[in-house]
Amino acid sequence: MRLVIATCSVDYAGRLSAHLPLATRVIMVKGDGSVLIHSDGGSYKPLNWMPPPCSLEVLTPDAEQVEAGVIETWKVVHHKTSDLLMVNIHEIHSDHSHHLGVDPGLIKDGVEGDLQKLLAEQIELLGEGFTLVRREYMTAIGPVDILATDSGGAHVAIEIKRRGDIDGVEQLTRYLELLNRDPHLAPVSGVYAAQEIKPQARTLAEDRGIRCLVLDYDQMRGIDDHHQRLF
Amino acid sequence: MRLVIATCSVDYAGRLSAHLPLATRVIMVKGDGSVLIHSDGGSYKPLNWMPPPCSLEVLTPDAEQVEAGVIETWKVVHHKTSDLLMVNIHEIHSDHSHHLGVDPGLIKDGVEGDLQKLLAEQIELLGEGFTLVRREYMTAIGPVDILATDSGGAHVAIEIKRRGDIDGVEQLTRYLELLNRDPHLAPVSGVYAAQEIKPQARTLAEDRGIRCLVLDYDQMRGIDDHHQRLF
DNA sequence: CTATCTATCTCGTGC
DNA sequence: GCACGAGGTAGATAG
Repeated sequence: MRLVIATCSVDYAGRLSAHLPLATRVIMVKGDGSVLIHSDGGSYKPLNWMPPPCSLEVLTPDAEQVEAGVIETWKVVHHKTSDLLMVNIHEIHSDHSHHLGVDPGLIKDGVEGDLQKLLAEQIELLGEGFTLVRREYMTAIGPVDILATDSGGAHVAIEIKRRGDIDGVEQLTRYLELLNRDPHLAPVSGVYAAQEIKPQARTLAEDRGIRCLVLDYDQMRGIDDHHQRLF
Repeated sequence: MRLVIATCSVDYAGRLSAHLPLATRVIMVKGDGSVLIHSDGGSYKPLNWMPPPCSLEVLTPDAEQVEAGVIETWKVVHHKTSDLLMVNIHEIHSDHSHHLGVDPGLIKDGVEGDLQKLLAEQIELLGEGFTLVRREYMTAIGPVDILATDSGGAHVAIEIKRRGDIDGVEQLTRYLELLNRDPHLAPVSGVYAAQEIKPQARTLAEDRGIRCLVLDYDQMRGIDDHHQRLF
């Protein structure tokens, strides 16, 4: 890992062309050769970058470039796509290298899969008498998150999202259409379950006779040691 | 902009929970308070991060944390969502700050809009006798990129993409269906124009009687000073 | 391997 | 302000 603070201009040519005018930025060169160029703002996306696998070559500037103030040019070429990143360096303010070692990686908790697992285990959250048929119930157009039966034995298809947007309602609608054509299953009703349901999505869902259910992930998970550790 | 090389563990609690075990990483603290935690691999996405607006507070570790080897804890809180990032620092290997100034920002070239503009100007690329009717021809389900007429005066709807994927064919098919219901326009044929057309998309398009046209952006733009500067 | 889907997506644009 | 769509999307997972 090499970190360089440099005044530079940058050109990228690949799936599109892009140019960064001369300014002072951070250049991060990772162990695998990948390069990120960050400014002092924005979110995590760099201004410009090159993903691995790629290689970096330092070029000596020609007379014209020297005239323009370039002291060296970094040519970064992607091995597969031949995308090209050219970093024209005018001044290096700082340059440090460090050995970091392999990272053990991120452990995530609370994504859609976790919600689905918990709701399958706690299917009674839907109401008394509900029974799980199965998770990931396969159909011709893809898997329904959860298929269950209500207290009367009628089938219920459940679509789960972390954030209940309008597209999830459309997805569930397509599943319901298909499932209701199956005489073994029909009639199948729908439940849209999410940690947060957008008003638009709720309106559309209820207009189509789909029940909305807001899930409390923390409550479903119970008291969480991991979360407590943070405070 | 502050760059720290540190051995640390990280916890994030917000839209999900995430944990990074103890390891040596780069911590980038930007001028707006945002924090990125990078390892020496992967692409441009950090392992963990906090976007602006947020603020960083340095906490003194309690006895238990000191026992575990923590020398300080950085608590980063997002101002709007209250998302929380806790960085437990065990050892700082390097710590440098630099003033970067405001970045002039990225100039892009070669996106779909540029392609559309060029093809409208060079409508003869479709064949002899083609005439532009208009760009962004509005329909009830959205704008058709380009509407033109062929040498016989029949209408042609053109969908433009940088990368010709299957969804673009679907989009054009919907437009064609709609346009062909309009007696003033029918019959309307379709052209799928892109810098690169995936075999699957080509097969589907041609099966539906949609002509495929591969565009050479560089040639359409003519000799390009900007591009030449790169080599 | 490819296809598909999620994402602490980010980022623009139009309303 | 929020909804919508594209992205040099990246990253994970299933077939």
